[in-house]
Amino acid sequence: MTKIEKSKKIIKILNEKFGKPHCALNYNTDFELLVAVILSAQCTDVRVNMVTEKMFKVVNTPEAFMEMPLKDIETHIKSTGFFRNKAKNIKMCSKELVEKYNGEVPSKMENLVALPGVGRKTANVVRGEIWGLSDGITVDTHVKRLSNLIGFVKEENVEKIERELMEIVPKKRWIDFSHYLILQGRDVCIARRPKCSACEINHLCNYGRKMMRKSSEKN
DNA sequence: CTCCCGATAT
DNA sequence: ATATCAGGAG
Repeated sequence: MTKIEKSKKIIKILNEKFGKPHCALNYNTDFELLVAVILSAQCTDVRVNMVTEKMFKVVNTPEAFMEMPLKDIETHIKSTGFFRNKAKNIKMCSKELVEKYNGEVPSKMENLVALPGVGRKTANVVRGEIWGLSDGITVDTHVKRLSNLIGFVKEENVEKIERELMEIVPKKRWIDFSHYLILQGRDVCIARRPKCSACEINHLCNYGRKMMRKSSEKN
């Protein structure tokens, strides 16, 4: 079976399991989503939602964030980790949005990744979630891990992984594909201990097949 | 490549 | 104690 066929089968199975996926980060505006995704670096979505729920009641516009003392932003977001970098990035990012984009979140990839604290992963999430756009595939820690375990790639560099996946996954499914691997990664294929025996796609996964053979040999 | 970094599960 | 969490910048 080719990797392309395999990706289609996996998408079909996970589509039946998860349905039409949506972003797990809570937000009410484009700008709130951008801030939430910046905060989600090396942090669970659950934690980000706890922080943003309180913070967005106080500040939720680029105009407000650019005027807010750095210390106050830090206090709000401290529990998400990397809080000094993130606070600085959110403040500078807000300033650029106001000065260059009339306070709006730009939709062009090149404009998004030029913003402080915004890389390809964040840009892909925002573009896919808000406008349904996909120049690329969101490669976060889960997509990276599962793509290697399944056997789509043998690679640690996220930009190389993204380019290779773009050759394997049908373009119309790029957005859903990332959501599905992320959901499966949180729920079943957990980094610490993947639950291969409970995995719906273990027969399509190199690591899963290996684990299932091992467990059947013991019986 | 290193640094940033708190909360949680194991 | 240690690995991990929707990464990005220098």
